[in-house]
Amino acid sequence: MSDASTESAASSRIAQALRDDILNGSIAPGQRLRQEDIAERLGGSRLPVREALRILAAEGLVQIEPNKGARVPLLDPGEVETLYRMRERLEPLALSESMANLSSADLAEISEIQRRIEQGVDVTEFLILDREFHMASYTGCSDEHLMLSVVRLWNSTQHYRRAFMSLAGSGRAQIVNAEHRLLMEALERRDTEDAELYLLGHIRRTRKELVRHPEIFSTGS
Amino acid sequence: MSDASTESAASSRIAQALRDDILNGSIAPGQRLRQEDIAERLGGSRLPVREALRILAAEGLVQIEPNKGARVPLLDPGEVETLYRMRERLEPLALSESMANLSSADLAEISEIQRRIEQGVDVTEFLILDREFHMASYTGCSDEHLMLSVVRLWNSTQHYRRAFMSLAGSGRAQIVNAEHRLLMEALERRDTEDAELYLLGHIRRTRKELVRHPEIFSTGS
DNA sequence: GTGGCATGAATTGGATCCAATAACAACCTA
DNA sequence: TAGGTTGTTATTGGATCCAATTCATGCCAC
Repeated sequence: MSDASTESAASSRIAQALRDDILNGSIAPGQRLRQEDIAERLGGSRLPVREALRILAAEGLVQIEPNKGARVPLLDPGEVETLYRMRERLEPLALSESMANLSSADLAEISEIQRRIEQGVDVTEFLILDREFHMASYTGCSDEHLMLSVVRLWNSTQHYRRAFMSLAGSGRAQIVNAEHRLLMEALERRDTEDAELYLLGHIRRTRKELVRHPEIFSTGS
Repeated sequence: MSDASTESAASSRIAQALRDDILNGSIAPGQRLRQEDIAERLGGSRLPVREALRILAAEGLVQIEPNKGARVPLLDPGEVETLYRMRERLEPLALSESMANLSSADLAEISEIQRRIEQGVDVTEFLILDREFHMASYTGCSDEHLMLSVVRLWNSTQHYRRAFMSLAGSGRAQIVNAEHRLLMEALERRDTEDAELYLLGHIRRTRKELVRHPEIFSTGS
């Protein structure tokens, strides 16, 4: 997670704090981010806050409008669907680039994460572990550009994934576990082709479920 | 080009000037960008320069290191190859999203651009027109995230495309023209499947040619 | 002569102050 | 009473100044 954008101190620290707040839902889509408030809340002046907002804008976590400030993007169903279609194309590539470099320790790590998911977890925990599961499978992909794009896609869709999980509950847990297990098994067989296919199916099915629940996109505020 | 990152004035203006300089090769990969120099050269203080550098960093045109400043990324062959693999996956998606919204006027525009390419142009002109050709084919894609990613990929690889064209000369022009014509014909037939396939082949062939010329990546300075 | 260390200059990061733009509200007019 | 207009306030954008970090140069010791 600590990529090249690890700034010296204030900018990076503020960006990280805001990133956490946005990803865990403390700051909802559509909500405005006033520079002075953030500066006061997290310490420092408005300048590093501005830099932090730029960093987050680059990650797709906020959008900056000329003289109107920054706000967390509020996406419509079509945008989220396209983001998922992008995931369907890019993540199998990341997985294929990762495959050759995955050590048995990495595979064990992935397996351990999946074990914890199957132990039964609440929504918040599932979101964290599911993300860890997939990111762990991309550990072997050393390309920064590709991984940055993948992280961007996860960041931009995080809120809608949580909204979906919150209403769908754990009913879909069995399907996800089955897909994860198929993916893991392909990874252990070192079968890139199968792994890509399972991953594609996993993301595509999620996309189709998401677009069937437009109520996720109604502004909760 | 005037996307949501159209800042009020100084930041946007400086970013645009730097973007042009980087894309047309005036600023080479590896070259360092000192804030004070830019501020002095383009007018304004160092602050909007810092913002501009953040904007460009988001587009992949510069990379910012903590206390060392900004520089134009110097990519190795492996990175460029991965960027092209990303293009192979994302641009057919952009094309498919665009297809349904392409008007006959758009098709005429594309055809006109290709006509100018075939009239015979120098390397600089070809790079501009080739980019216009592909971007015109994505006109119907209204998704900002997807198009931003596509533009990022083009930006990041622009220098190496120019380096390749400069040494390969116009010998490959016939192949490119044939590929472009096949793509255009598929677009006119409204055949998304064929169009995606031709585009994939076009990008993939270019990637393979690029990686066969490692001399492109030797630091020219 | 070479390696390490310290001191200097150069450059980036941050804070405060001022200007410009936009949102908001109250008021006036039709 | 409704709509437009104008004035005020709040928030963002930009400039200047100061601190911290880094890089380079030169010196000294071995």
